[in-house]
Amino acid sequence: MRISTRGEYGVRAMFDLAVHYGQGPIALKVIAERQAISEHYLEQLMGNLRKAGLVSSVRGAQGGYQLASAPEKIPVGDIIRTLEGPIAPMDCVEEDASAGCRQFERCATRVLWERLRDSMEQVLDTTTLETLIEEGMRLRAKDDSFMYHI
Amino acid sequence: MRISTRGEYGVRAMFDLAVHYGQGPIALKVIAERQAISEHYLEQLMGNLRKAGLVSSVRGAQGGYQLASAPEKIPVGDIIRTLEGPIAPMDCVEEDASAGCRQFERCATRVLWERLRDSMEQVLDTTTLETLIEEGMRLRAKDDSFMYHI
DNA sequence: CCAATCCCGAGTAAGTTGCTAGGAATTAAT
DNA sequence: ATTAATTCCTAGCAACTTACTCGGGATTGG
Repeated sequence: MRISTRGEYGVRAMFDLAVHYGQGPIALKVIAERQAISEHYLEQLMGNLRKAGLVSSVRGAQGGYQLASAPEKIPVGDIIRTLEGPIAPMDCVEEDASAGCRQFERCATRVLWERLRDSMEQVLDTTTLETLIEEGMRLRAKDDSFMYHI
Repeated sequence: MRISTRGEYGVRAMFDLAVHYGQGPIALKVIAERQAISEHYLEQLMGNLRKAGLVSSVRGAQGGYQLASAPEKIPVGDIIRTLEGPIAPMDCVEEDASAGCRQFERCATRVLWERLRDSMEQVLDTTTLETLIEEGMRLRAKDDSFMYHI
């Protein structure tokens, strides 16, 4: 039941872009350094996020990445779905649901996995990048050594 | 963010034992057949569940496994923790928390993972095997072809 | 032009998953 | 006492996933 580094790094990188939202494109190299993530690896993740329409990129010198929309418009769930696949503890309760389980509506444990999925989605879809920034500020207020990276 | 077959099979097997609670030990072979799970593989899972004190076993002919306590005393969370490890979307928010993240209290995204963990635990710890049986009965009422296995 | 930067596909070592194989120990039934 | 049924234990393994690295091509500001 772990999120892999794809989701973790993705959220961290997007949070970084959110903190610097409106300041023009930010080079991959900068994000990777600030967040202590392998540059080449992050590149792949950013490629996926771009294809999913969550970030836009500017090529060439002085280029980089920026959020495709404002931080309050980007739920963490969108990032996770892009990099980790559907949010579901089990294949049989994916949203499109087509996959597999022949017992379908009649399975007793299925109800459990549906509830688990719903509670996970509730958290991830109601938390936006803006939410994370606000909460980061609150942490910062309590502790001045607060850091945005890691 | 998937639960592996360990957790899935474990819950199914425990549900099976719950349905037959109070009827004496049930042979692994029977559970495995009813739930369509590889016998040898399930054996390993049952070994873990026994060591964790969730089931008791009777060796020798006519032996088998039974729940160590009543279905309403066994939350699904206990089964999952035994077979899948701590319920936490990220290492840094495991309950004992010792592991790793040096930024600890100051990390903005950490709050997110904590909330996700809490919502997952809430579902898994408030759902017991008895809950699953009750919900199974409700499904059965609607659809007479309801099956306990799978 | 050229340096910075994004874009893309291939390769890969280490770890995880979902089993299988084989046999030792225990016990009820005969 | 023997046998058959059953749990217990360890080892092995093929396929898959993860978390990268490598090498180069395409694009663009200065």
